[in-house]
Amino acid sequence: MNIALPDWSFSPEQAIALQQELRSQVIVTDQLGKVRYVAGVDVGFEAEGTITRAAVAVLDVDTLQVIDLAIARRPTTFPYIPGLLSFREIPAVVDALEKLTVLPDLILCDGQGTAHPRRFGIACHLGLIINLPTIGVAKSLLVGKHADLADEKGHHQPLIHKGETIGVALRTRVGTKPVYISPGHRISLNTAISYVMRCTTKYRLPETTRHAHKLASGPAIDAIAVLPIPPDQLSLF
DNA sequence: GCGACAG
DNA sequence: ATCTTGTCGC
Repeated sequence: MNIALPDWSFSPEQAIALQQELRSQVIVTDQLGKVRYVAGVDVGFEAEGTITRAAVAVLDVDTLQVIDLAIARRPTTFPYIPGLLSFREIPAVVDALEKLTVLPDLILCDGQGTAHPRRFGIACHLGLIINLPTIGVAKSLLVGKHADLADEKGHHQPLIHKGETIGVALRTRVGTKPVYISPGHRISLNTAISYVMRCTTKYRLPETTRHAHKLASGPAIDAIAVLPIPPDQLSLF
């Protein structure tokens, strides 16, 4: 995967303008092939926020076993501004994706997809840049509201904003707060919910996200421990 | 003008 | 996000 990021020196005003310009390119219908590998991406910060650390974990969608991992660091250049998260995190995320040996067929992002004031959360932005299906999986609400949901795993309620369904509040585990799911790119809301449930076992967050989170926020390891040999490369050994 | 506000 | 002690529950 060879991604060429455009100049990334945006002012908040320019960032908002770019979101308005790119939002029409987001595809919220299923345009994905057979999904064999699903990835989770997450970002953490070091040195008082001056360094951004992105991590990606690629899992086999059937066994949920880790197939590949990657980490990337780069200086933080954009502040945290609600609604403009992608401008702060995407450069490091793309760096991490470039290091992967096994590319995913679908990516679960930490943050919103279309459940965003301008319908262009980080999952949408990343999906457009790398042209891969993405889903937004957020731990808290940015915009919109929803009815109370039953305390039963898998139950969900539509997330409404300005009369529009922008995602869902999904109970991935009994007794915990729901997670907020919305399409990022090249996937429908229903299919997104299905894949999030498929990647979720006994915890609130999907396994993909959990693995990525450990790498993004855990000890600052530089080398990754031995991994199982990817099926794609078995023949090479 | 006053709150709300992904990570 | 990050910092950071104790506490509740399986």
